[in-house]
Amino acid sequence: MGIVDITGFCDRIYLAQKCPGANEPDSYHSDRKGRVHMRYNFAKIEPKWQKKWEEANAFKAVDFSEKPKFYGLVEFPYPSGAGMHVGHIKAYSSVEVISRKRRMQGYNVLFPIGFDSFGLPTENYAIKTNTHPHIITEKNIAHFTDQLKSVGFSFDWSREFATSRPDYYKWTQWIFLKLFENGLVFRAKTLVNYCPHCKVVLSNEDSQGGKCDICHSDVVQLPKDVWYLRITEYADKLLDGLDTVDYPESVKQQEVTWIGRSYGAFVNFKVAGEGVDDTLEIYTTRCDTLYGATFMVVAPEHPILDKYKDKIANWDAVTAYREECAKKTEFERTQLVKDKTGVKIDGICCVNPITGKNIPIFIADYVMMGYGTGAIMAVPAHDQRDYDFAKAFGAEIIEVIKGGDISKEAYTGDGEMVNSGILNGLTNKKDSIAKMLEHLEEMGIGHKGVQYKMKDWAFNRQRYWGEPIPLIHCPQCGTVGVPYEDLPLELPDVENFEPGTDGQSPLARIPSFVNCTCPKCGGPAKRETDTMPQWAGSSWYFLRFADPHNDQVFADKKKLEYWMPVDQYNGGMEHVTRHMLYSRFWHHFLYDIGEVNTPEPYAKRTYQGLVLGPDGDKMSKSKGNVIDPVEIVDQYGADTLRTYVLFMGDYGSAAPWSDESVKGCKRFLERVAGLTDLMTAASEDPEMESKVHKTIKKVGADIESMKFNTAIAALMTLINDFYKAGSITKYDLTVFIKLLSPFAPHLTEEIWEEIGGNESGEDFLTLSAWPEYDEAKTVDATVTIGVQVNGKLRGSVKIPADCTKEEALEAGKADPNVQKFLSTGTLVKEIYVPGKILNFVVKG
RNA sequence: GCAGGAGUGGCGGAAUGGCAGACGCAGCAGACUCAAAAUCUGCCGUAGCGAUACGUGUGGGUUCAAGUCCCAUCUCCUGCACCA
Repeated sequence: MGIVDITGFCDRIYLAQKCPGANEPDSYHSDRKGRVHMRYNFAKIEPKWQKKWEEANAFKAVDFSEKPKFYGLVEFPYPSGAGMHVGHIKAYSSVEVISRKRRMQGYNVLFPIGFDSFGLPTENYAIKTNTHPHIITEKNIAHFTDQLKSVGFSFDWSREFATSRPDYYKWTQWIFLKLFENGLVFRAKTLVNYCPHCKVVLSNEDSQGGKCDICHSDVVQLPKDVWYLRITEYADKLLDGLDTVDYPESVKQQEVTWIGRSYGAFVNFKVAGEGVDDTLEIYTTRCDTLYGATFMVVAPEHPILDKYKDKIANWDAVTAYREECAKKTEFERTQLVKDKTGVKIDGICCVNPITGKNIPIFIADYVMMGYGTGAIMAVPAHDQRDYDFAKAFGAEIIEVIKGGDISKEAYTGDGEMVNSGILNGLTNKKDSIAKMLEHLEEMGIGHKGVQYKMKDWAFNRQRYWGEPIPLIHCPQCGTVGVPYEDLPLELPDVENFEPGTDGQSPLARIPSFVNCTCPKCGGPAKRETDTMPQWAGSSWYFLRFADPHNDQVFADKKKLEYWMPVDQYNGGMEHVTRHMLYSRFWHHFLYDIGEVNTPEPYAKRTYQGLVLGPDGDKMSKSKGNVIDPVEIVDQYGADTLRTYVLFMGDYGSAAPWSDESVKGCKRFLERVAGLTDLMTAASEDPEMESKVHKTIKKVGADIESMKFNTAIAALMTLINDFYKAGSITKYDLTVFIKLLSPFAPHLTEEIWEEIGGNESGEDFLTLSAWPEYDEAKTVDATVTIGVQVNGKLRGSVKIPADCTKEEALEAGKADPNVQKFLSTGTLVKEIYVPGKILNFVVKG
C-alpha cells in the first residue's frame, strides 16, 4: 500500500523476468509520476483479518448485554454438495452490512448462522454414492463453513448448529409433540399431491404450480392416508399478524393471496329423487344471487355420487367422466383453462330452497373437491364459469342483478336486485347478502362461513433423511406420542436409504425401530416410520440461535425474551408462501402455549433480487452461466465480491452478473488502498469537510433503507473528490474507511492498522464507533441553482443559500442568456424555490 | 382473470414535484510505453459546426415546473389462478 521507490521497475513482464513473484497479486505497478505502489494484496490481508477477528471472538453475541440488541437473520443454507452460490453472498451481504454498522453504533448484535441439513438432495446423493447422508452432510457443512468464512461474514460461529443433528432435532420433535398434544396433528385419507419421481407426498406449498418443488416433475393427485398439521386453524392469526409486522407489501400480498380467506355462506339444498331424502351443502360468497341459481355442480370426487349410485340413471356416463378427470394431472386440470366439460346427472336433482324449483345437478371438473364443500350452486347470469357451462349444456340463465347484458356474458358487477323476491330493489351487495343470510338462517338451511384456499400441511414424508415423527401406533391406545424423556427419537442407521416401492419409508424395513412398546399400556406397538418434511427444522431455528447449546429446553425463556423478535430477516421471495408461513404458524402456536413472548417471530422482512447469469438468464448448471463465488474471492478478493453484489443494482431487483463491473469494484478498492499515499498533515478544507459530512449522512441513511448501491456510489464520489484534491487528512481517511468497513471490512481494517487508527484503544475498526455527522456541515453556504424561463433551463447562478428572493431573482436576471429569453415577452410570474430553482414566466 | 412490481443512454442503474442520466461498466481521445497491459487525464443521451431542438413505453391531463401526481393504454417480470 505504501510507496516503494523502485522507479523504473514498472513493467510487469520485465518484473516477471527479474523478480520472482511479480505476477502475484502483490506485485508492483507504477503511476504516471513513476511511483510504484504495492498492489492491493487481498490474498494476504483477508485471511489475516479473518483469523484475528476469530481469535478475538469479535462477533460474539452477548446474552443479556446492557447494550441495545439487534438480531439480524439470514435464511440459513441447505449445505448442498455444490457449495456456495453467489445468491447466498447477495442474500447474506445485506444483513451483514447492517449488522456490522449496528456493532459500530454500539449494539449487541446477534448475526448467527447454521445449516438446514435434512432433505432430499443429500439423500438422493447418498443413494447414488452409497454413502451415509450423515457423512455427506457433515462434509458439506465443513465445506460451506470454509467458504462462508472466506467471505468474511461476521457470523457468531459459536452458535452454529445443523437441523440434522440429534441435539437439534430433539427439539423439533418436542415441538411436534406439543402440536400433537394440542390437537393440531391429525391423520386423514384425502387426495394429496404426490411426486412419482421423488416418491413422496408433498404439501400444497411444496407443489406450487402443480410441480414438485424438488425435482420439478408433474405432481399427481392420489388418495392417501397422511399426517396433517392443522395450519388452517391459524389462518386468521397468520393474516391478522401481517398488520403488526414490517414486511414489504409484495410479501404481505403473497401471503394474503396464498391463505385466500373468503367470507360467504353455507347453504343446504334439498336433494330430490325417488326415495331420496337428503341435502347437498354448498359454499357461496354470493348467497344473494340464490334466486338465479338454476343448476348445481359437484366435483367429480364428490361422495354424493357414490351414495346415490343406484338412483343415478346414467351411472356409466358419470363413471366414464370421473375416470377421465382422475387421469388428468393437477396441471392439466387447472392450468389449461379450456371449454367446460361435465355430465348431467339423471335420476336425482336439487330443489332451489327459495324458488322451490327443481334444478339439475351436474358433475364437472371446474368444481374442486378441495375447496368449500366440493359442490356449488351455479348462478350463470353472474358468474362467468357458470355462464360458460350453462351455454355449453343449455341450462337456464336468470338475471338477478341489473347492469349487464346477460345475452353476451355473465355480469359480475353491482346493481339493483331483480327477479329476487325479498331482495328486489336492493342496490347494495352488502345489504342483499346480509338480508339473504338472515333469511336462510331463519329457514334453518344456511349459515355464515369462512373458507381458505390454504390447505392443512401434509407433514409426513416416506423418506429416510428427515426427523423421525415421534408417534407410536398402539392397537389398544391408538396413536400415542413418544414420551418427552425419550427424545430425541434418533434416526436409526440403515443399509439402504431407498424409499420402498410400496410407498413406505426406509425406516419401515427396520424391525428394531418399528417394534416398540406402547408408553401408555406397555403392550406391543409399532412406530410411525415416516419422517418430517424439509421445512420442519427451519420452522423454529431462529429461536435456537438464542440458546443453541441448551439440552434442557429448546431455548431458555429469558434468552428468548432478550433476543426475540428477529429485528430483520432477509431472504428470498420463493420462501414467502412456504417457510415464512410455516415458521410463523409454529411461532404463533408456541406463543399460544406460552413458550415464546411474541406472536410474530420476525419484526421486519426484506428480500434480495436474484443474481442472474451474465447472459441475463437465471443461473443454472444446464445453461452453464453459473458464477462460483469462491472463484471470485480467489481472483478479486472477498471485499470486491461483497462490494459488487451490493453495488450491482437495486437490492430487491434481479440483475445480471457482469465480470467487467466486478473489475470496476476491484478498481475502486485499489483506489481506496492508494488513499494512504495522499495523506497529508494539511488542515481541513471546509468544502471537503462538507462533502465528508454529507457522505456520512447519505451512507448511513442508504444502508438503513437497503439502498446499498447508492451508498457505495456516494463513497466512490467522495474518493474521486479526494483524488481530485490530491490529498486527504487522516481524519477524513478514518471516516472514509469506517463508512466502507461494513462492505469491505478486510481492506479497511488493514488501512486502519497502517495509519495507526487503533491508538484510541479499540481493537478493530469494525468494532470502532460509526462516524457522526454535523447537520450544519451538510448544508452549503452557497448554492448553484438552475435558472429557467418558462420551465426551460437557460442558465445557472451561484448565490448564497440564505439570500432573499429579491437577491436571487436579481442574480437570475443578470445572466445574459436568461436576459435574452426574458426579452421575448413580458414577465408575468417569478418563482424562487431556495436551493432548488428559479423560474421566470414570460408571455409574449 | 386477480394481486404485486417494473418500463429512463450501448449496459447495470441514479434522481424529498425543481438543472434527467449520480455512480459504475463499456466506448472514444490523450499521457506514460518500442509496444501492449495496468495506471492517469479528458470526452461520452440523440440531431446539429453552433445557438438550439428533441428526449424517461404510448396518448391525454394537472402544474410556473412532471421520470415523479391524475386518467387511459401497451409491454414485461413475480406470485396466485375454473377458489364458487
